[in-house]
Amino acid sequence: MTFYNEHSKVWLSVDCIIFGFDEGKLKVLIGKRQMDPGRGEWSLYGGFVASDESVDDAATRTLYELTGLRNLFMRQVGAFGKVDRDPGERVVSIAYYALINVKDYDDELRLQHGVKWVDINEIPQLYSDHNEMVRKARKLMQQKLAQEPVGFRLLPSLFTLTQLQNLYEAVNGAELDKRNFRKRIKEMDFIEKTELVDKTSSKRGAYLYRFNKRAYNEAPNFKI
Amino acid sequence: MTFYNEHSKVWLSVDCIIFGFDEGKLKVLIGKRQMDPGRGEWSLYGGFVASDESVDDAATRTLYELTGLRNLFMRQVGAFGKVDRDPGERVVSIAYYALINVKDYDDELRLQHGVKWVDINEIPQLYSDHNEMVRKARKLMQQKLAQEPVGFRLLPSLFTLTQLQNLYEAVNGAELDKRNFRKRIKEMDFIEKTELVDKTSSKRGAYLYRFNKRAYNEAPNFKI
DNA sequence: GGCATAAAGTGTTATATTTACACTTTATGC
DNA sequence: GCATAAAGTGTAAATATAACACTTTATGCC
Repeated sequence: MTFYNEHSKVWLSVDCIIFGFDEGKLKVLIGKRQMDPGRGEWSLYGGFVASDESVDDAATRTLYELTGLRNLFMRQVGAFGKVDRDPGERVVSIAYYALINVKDYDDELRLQHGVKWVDINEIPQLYSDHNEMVRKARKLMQQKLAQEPVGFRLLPSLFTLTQLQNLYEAVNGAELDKRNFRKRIKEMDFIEKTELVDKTSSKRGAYLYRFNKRAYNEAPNFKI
Repeated sequence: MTFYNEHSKVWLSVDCIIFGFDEGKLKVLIGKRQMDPGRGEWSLYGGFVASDESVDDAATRTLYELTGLRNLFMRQVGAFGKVDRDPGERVVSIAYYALINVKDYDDELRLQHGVKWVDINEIPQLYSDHNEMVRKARKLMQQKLAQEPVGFRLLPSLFTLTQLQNLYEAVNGAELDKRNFRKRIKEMDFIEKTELVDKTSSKRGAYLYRFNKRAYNEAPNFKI
């Protein structure tokens, strides 16, 4: 078709900012590039968009390749399209962020891909514009976590209130008042107390809670 | 380079959601497509990304082509990448929204391009996924206007408080209390009252205000 | 056995913010 | 001079947010 052929085509890739929460810290998966250009540089994990898949599907596939996990919470960060952002060719990249429970990620698979969890506040210089992608992803993720109860995606399905509070503190980079925090949680009926107790982090033990998605859909009164 | 050539390339376009405020309504510029595929369908204005320009630059250029205006407030909405979104070829589009003062747009140029202002609440079915782009752009624009004083970009440089209130009412789709609104404005020192009076919409006349960007940068305490 | 430890759990008060609400002023046209 | 229509103005109630400290409990250790 002549109309299209007046213009030039580009390669399209996806890059994933994968957030996890571990040891009270918000973390991101990065690895060293195993190919040129940029071999050996720290980088996000990514891949190319194929001709028979949507950009969203390419991101979902890439996430699955890396983590072996499906149905992750994933959102687009945006397109990164500077002419020289890729040192080799013209490649425009669409960044996505995802939230995963660190414990769900098989360590062997992680090592196979040569990626590791790095504290969001200690990210080294990354390949190309990946630091910019991380910054934007972090901002969007913070906004999202303040608006919708997706923080649970970063925790095991059963969690203590202290864990939940630590998560929000790590994400927002600010401490929260324990009593005010728990008051809020009590108002949200979709955060259900179980009879189960976690004793790994205290002698006394702490009740485990779970997020009830159905209850949330009926009364989505979320506010942290 | 072999590495890249294992993958396929795509055409990349930009599409613009251009917001204006007129007659108390929030509006968007749309036109009928003058080329195939989709000739005659209502559509956003767009263009292809060239090999020597960034995606952002392509959007800026496209906006300029259409409006003749530079230095518009513009933000990326995101990438739209379904496989069949373009009926002709594989084209991935990056959407951008922009805010313009309707009065700044030369009517002759507008007619040359065959575009018109349509109430955001009365947008017809658009070509491809353009309705989805408009929805997402609107949401992002609402969020942005609630966080930063960019609403002024939709107004003349001198405006009355009634105009400003009407703008925020149109954007949020909700009425505001006049006294509470004006109380807020008074707290924001970067919204400056002038001695000029507008008498086009009342016999009594209303004082004209202006946005002082410098003052805002010194004390950015914006909150609507 | 009891005591030191360390995290879990629990309410109240002060402060700040938000919302609700109605009349007066003013220039113009008739 | 009076009817009109938009501009302009303050206070009080209600709600939301922020600040704050002690008790409970299971364990490990002496």
